[in-house]
Amino acid sequence: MPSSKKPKQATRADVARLAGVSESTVSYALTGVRPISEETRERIESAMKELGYVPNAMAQALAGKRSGILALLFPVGERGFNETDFEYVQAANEAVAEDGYQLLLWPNAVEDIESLKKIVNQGLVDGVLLMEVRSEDPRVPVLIEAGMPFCLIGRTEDPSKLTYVDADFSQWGPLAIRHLGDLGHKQVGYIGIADELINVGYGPGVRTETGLHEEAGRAGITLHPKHVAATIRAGRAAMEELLTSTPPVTAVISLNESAMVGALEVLASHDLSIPEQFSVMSFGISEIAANMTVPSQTTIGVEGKDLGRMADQYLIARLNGDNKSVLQHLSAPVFADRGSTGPAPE
Amino acid sequence: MPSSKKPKQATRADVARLAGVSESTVSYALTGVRPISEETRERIESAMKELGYVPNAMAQALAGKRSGILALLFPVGERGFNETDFEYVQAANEAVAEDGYQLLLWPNAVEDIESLKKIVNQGLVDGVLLMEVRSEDPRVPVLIEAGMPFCLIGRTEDPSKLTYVDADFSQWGPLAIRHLGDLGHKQVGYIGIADELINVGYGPGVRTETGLHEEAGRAGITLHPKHVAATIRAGRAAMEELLTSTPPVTAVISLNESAMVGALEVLASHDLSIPEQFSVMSFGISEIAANMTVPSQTTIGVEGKDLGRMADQYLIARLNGDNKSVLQHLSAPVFADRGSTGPAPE
DNA sequence: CTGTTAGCGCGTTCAC
DNA sequence: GTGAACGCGCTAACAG
Repeated sequence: MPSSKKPKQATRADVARLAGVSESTVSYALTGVRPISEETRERIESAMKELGYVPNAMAQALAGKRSGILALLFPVGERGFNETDFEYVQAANEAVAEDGYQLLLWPNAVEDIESLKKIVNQGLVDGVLLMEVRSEDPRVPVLIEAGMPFCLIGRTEDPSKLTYVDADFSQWGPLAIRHLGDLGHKQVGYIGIADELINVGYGPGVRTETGLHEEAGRAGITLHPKHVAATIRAGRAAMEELLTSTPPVTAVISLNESAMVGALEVLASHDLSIPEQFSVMSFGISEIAANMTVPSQTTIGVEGKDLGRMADQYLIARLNGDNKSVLQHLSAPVFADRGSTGPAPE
Repeated sequence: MPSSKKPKQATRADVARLAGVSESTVSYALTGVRPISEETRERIESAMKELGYVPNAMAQALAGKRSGILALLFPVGERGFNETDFEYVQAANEAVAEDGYQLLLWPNAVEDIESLKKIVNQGLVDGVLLMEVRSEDPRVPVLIEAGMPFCLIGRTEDPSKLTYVDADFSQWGPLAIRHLGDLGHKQVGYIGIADELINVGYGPGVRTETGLHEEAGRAGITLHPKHVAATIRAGRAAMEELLTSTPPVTAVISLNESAMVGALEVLASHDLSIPEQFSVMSFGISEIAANMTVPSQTTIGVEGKDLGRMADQYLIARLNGDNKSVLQHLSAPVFADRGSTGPAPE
């Protein structure tokens, strides 16, 4: 019967005693920083096994310079957080583990910079990955001042001096417009995010929309933009409005996952079959979300796994002392045709 | 211009020097374990402010007994993880913060017990919260052996000696059956999770289904169970089959979010209007998910916030030395009527 | 190849 | 009311 009292974990001293060597030799056997004879190494290793020795993370971090822990600032409150975000987390976690680090997820809000200050000055983590990056992100100056290495997943307004990975939103619009243009569409609806978000400079919204307008202009396509809240109801209303325009809109693009659900609902209630009579496509939604609706949606988005993985690599590079090279990456858009777009009707 | 070199964080010694007191006095001013004169306390506090002093977490944990960090074992790979899970995380995070702890999310897989062993023996965290609990969860014995306080969000096969919070799945089925029974339904379809999950004793699946069958028996309702993979395609097939049964099924209950999407698709293609000609309801899906489909779904589920919050309270109680009281909680089901059920058609 | 020693920053016991 | 001193477990010079 297992005792329920906290068993004192074996320390380096215990291992040294059992193996009949000095404490530092145990350390060196562990880190391999110094040559150890085959024989003593084996004695030490069996001693460690026998005692179930695990180095104390705190002591290790206190004495050495690194804790082996990376934090992922992952504000969960925000706008609900979607599945795509989660791909970053998984990918980052895997990559970090492969590099011998532990990943801590810090769910604090973006605004909670007091906590952040404490956190980064506590000496708990070696580096930080940021998600939900804002145009003017208050966390960035805190990190810089603390001398804490970090990598953004996203971008600030002016990220020229920062380390980041992000989707190349500027390409999304042109890609979509060209696709629909090739299919003969001339009047295209756009269901975007709420005006407030655009006004505060929410990067993905602004950058995507800019590219959309530019390419539409070039292609001679009329864009009908609707900025609505991320709700089904708002999406319904937007779609109803779009259907009243003349000349008639024959396709719609969305950057608003929830609103699109409402839009599809309206299209169905008007007996407009997709893609024969109407084309739809969405930006930046996960494969799961794209297949969740009826019908499945053709999408343009980003490969989340790549981003998480690359963010980790960049951060590790900084930790390894690379302070000069420019580490910035924009991930190319991924087009996934799920059959929700077709030739423009007559 | 901010230097990019790592500024050495102020230590207790720095504060002591600036305030003109001894180091231990600084500590006592911080912990309040010992009476400090108003005057020196102020000198110390202003010194801390001036230096931006933050106690080093590592040193604190090394010297003291506690790190002030709780870990949430949160396997992300699993079955994709859904929004409901995320409510736990948010709630747990808030609660933990209020109690003065930091929450670490550990995304390691359930099977990865080697990492877990290291983690819990590293002395990094004071206690652990577990999600995605299995019937025979390999993490539990590891935690017990390590003497690490923990609280399950979920249950094992025999949780009698453990600390846990969970949804009371046994009530879900009866609640649903009674609701549909009151509406006059006699033939009810059930779209459950894959057989493999049931066979390995996946708690929510097993417990929910047991209650479902029992109450159906009592109420004289015939249940038509389909255990299918969590895919839209599988849901379509299941629904098509259900529609061929005689006497005809007039309602369907789902514990399979993805499959339900396919099922709704089939109902729409058969021009069966909901709730007039057919009733549907789902177990355990988030409000967002329930409103994402067309039509929105009536659901029976759990209040995720309560669970996360309570799990934290239980764990803190254990940390504070409460080792005798039984800390176990089953959360009552929440019924949310979104209009997708109606009287059974003639 | 291996042992000795000095910190890392802070909790805490023991003195005044 | 305040200081001094030791130790937590480990890394990293410094000595052989």
